[in-house]
Amino acid sequence: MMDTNKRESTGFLIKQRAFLKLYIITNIENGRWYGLKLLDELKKEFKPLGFEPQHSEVYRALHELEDEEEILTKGKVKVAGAKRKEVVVYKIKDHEKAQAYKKLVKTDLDRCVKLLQKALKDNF
Amino acid sequence: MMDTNKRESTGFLIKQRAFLKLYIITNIENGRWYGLKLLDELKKEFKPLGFEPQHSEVYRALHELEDEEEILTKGKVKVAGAKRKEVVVYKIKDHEKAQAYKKLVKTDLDRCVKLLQKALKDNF
DNA sequence: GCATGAACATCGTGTTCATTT
DNA sequence: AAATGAACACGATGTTCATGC
Repeated sequence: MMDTNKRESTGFLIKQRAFLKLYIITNIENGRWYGLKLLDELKKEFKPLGFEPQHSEVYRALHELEDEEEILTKGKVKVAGAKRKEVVVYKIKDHEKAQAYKKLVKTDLDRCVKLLQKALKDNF
Repeated sequence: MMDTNKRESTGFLIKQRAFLKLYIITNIENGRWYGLKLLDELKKEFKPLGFEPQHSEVYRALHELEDEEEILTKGKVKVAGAKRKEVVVYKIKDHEKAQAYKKLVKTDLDRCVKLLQKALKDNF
């Protein structure tokens, strides 16, 4: 009976996946990147804050940005710098959708900051 | 062979459980509360920010604060206001541990705020 | 119905394995 | 080894069920 079993979110904090997608879009807006290069960059950025994402999560984010959000397209490119002959690079396919997605995430980030700051105010 | 299979955390954002424990401790410091009453209070507080915790999560937090953190003790109390004859109320058992736990959570909340604000700065 | 608790189900994501270069 | 991807496994938490007032 088309039982659309969608599990409800209680709306706590933003998911890592969305957080990474945001960074990935911004990074790709500024140039060509491929999976592991993005991961390196992200790890370097977040390590001082105790967050170290995994490679699989970056790949999942990339795949979804391509197949579900339809924001990115991929292509293979021969890269001299990389050890591998071919590398999967992404570029923005739909700038409108990219901006729309980023806007959504921004709204949620703002909400999350409020939630955390409220906790700091209420308990300390 | 005592294979301590601890799954690594990548250190993204704070877990709902810890977030709720913090609020529960503070609420109990300020008076007597029982599970569903706490839930009501928390839901009311967070609903404007789109977060609505579930009853089971509050109970799990209470149980862990009693059995694992050993911060709370429980007792049953007959309450006139409630429909039920007896209700499970908690009070602080170890104020030292309570403060220590809150301090830990505060550190993590501060870190999380930084992570989110960094994302806002880096992507917008 | 209110209150508590546990059992069950599932999403998000960490870990491991496979494949290619 | 670097890179990509998928399979597998498990923790966190949402949902449902059981029990007693």
